[in-house]
Amino acid sequence: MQDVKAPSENDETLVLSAFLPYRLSVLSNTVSRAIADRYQREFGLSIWQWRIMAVLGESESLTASEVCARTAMDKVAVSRAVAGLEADGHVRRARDAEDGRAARLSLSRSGRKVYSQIVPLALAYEAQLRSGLTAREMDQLDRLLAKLASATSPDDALW
Amino acid sequence: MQDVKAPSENDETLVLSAFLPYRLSVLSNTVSRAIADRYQREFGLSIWQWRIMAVLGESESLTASEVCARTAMDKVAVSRAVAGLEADGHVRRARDAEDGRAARLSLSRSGRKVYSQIVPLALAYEAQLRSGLTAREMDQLDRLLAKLASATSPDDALW
DNA sequence: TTCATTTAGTTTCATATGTAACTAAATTGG
DNA sequence: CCAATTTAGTTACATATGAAACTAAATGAA
Repeated sequence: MQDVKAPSENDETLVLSAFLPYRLSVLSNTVSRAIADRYQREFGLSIWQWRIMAVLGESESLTASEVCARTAMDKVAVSRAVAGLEADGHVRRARDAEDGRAARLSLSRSGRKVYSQIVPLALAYEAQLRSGLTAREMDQLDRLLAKLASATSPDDALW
Repeated sequence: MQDVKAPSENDETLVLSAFLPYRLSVLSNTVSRAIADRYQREFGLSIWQWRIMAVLGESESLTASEVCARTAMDKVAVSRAVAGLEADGHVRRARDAEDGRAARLSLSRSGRKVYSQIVPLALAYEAQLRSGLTAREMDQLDRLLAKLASATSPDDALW
């Protein structure tokens, strides 16, 4: 009978390497870093700029607020990233006819071109990331992430 | 027969909200933010400081390099966070007898006290995060995260 | 109307972070 | 033993980020 140390924590101790928030953070940062480096190098885009292009690629046009809502970015980050995208000619800004404060943002021709180049890369990276998983595991992953997300979202003040 | 839109992307299109790197990033940031706010408010600790305390709590003492290896932080971040912890009296620094460049870091009495207060909070938060999951799902999650991590780690230059 | 409040988005400022340069000690080759 | 190189950790600088203040337009109440 051996006195084997448990591989993950029980209620008494905390092992950082097994701690879910830590593992999520390290994983997410590694992934984001890999993507950021490549998009920066090949397209001169930050992660934030790419996120915005991604949602603009899904719609005809969006206001900055709509971009905020769809990218989980705050309005300052959106403002800055859009300024860069506009300067690079990837995004056009048009005054909104109905609301003089808002701007309608859309991909320019050049933006669409970059977008169409990045999408396959992004999907390939995602595929590589999931490549060790069976179809079943991919479904599980999607479900589990959704559950975790819902465990954080509304009211994280209770603990 | 309906023409239902698929909930996640196929090989042609990219839907940001279903894109794994995006979902990981949003989830991880939400979690980290919640933790960071609380530890800052209640203990005056940054996430990085807390991470260091967490690994120091697991050992008698560590050098800064060892802390780097165990926290996935770079040496500059460790240096800065340790400076703060030392200033607050939570961490002691002792010259390493064998290597005059290295410092042996350990939790002070005050550091141990803070540590013992945080650990239950951290575990409670993790429990809340996992609360929607069955025991089986928790195991799956651990396995899936490990697989994803291994899909990123060594050679993310190939895609 | 007209004044007060809200909303969209930008700018400012203070802080955080990453990269590169640096200091000091240890190691290695001769 | 001594110079050259590597390693541990810190400092400096440039950039990124977040919070709060701000501008301008829209809404709402009187």
